[in-house]
Amino acid sequence: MNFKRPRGTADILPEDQPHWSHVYSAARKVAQQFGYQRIDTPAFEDTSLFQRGVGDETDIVQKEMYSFEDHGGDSITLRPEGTASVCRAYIENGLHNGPQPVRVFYLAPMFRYERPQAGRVRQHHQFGVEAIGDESAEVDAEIIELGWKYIAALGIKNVTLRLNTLGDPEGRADYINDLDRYFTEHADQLPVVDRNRLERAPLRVLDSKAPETQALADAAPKSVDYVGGESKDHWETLLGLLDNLKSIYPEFSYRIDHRLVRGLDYYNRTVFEYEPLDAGGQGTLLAGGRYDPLIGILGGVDTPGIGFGSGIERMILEMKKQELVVKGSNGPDVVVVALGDVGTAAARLAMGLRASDISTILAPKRSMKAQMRYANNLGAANVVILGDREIEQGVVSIKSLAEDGGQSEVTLDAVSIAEHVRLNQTRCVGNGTAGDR
RNA sequence: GUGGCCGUAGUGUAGAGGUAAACACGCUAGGUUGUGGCCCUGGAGGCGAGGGUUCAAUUCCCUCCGGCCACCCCA
Repeated sequence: MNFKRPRGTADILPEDQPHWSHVYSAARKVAQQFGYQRIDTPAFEDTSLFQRGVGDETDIVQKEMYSFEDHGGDSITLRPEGTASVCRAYIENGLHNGPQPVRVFYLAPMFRYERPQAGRVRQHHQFGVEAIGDESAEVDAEIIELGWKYIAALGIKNVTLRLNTLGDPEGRADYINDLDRYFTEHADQLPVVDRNRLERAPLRVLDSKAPETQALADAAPKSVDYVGGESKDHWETLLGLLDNLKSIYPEFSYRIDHRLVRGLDYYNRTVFEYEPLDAGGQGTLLAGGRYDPLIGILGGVDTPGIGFGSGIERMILEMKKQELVVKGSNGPDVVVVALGDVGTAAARLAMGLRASDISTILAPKRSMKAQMRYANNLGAANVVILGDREIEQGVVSIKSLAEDGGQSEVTLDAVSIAEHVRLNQTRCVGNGTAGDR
């Protein structure tokens, strides 16, 4: 019986790594550009953190968390998302004592017990950002801008922003009442799933996938109409800033979607999602929102916050779908080919070259032809050939594997060889032939 | 969690109730004496797992596992 990886997990093989590094470096670069600093929190937390943060009732807690009891009898949960942990860290480490808002980002695996599909796995990875300690609409716009820059940095096109405002808890009660009444009046037109949803989470009926519900939802009361006062100013300021963003990036577009909601109580005001224009089922690339009540719920002093999370697997899927080319990794500068019985001289030479910062691989002990082929298949820039003859004469043969590569002899001495290899490289770069290496 | 489609070497595909399961790419070894890519010739490697029907199953049936799709949910 062979071992298999657990359901919904993936091996990220060397051939996939270029995509991952591309995404990671874009994320770090964009975060840095906006002044967000990295934070890492544990992969698991007390179960109660997520129960509080997410709400006991939901399916999330009921069936989607990886929870278990550890040897000490504590209930532990593999983190299903990043926000709760970051907020816990903010409270626990007294981050409110520094300049506010605290701007942080994370790149981390998340765990959810789900039925897998493409872009939906049990262990997935997220890039997320949080800005905690500032309730102004400018920060909302900043987060949305950051998300935009991130997607753009990946080269992904044809993405649009959907957004909505959920108002504040006070106004929301009225809204949910009216919404509830509206759908209850039309309950006979709702499919069974949505009638159940109506009882559990009226807001969720809005983003139902059933066509008959969608028609109803379009005419349902809109949360925007229930926001007033500061919340309304906040919303209008945000829209103004987004218009400005649009004037800077012509590709940027947004659409107010009255049916965009969140199932969790702690979200308020701004909610948003980026998705491809031709989005199918698992389409959302990045989703975020404001969660001003959360830190209070978690036991901290009331502190506003906003952030987003974005699944890296989905981004890579989308990049592949859009046929974006990501450069693969380069081969080594040198493969050392050893001929005949040269003892350990070849291995010593490889060490010496690495000591001189030349990336070097020692070819496996095979025929010369096989070693050459090996070097070629690795995409090596040069081979350094070392045999009895070379040792006798105190030289090595260096051959460039470029199309029109030549061969020359250099003193058998790591430093001289390293120098020669570097010269070769600069010459190639000068020619522009190795610009993509 | 519900319903559906699917599961043949590393990858992509072909195949038939019955002796050696095919092809391409990839991997590997050679094509004489120390030179890669192209070409030629070899080699390794497989019917997801378990059970059942049958004289005989990779092929039919069941269960499980896994993938994909839709739903539930989606922090």
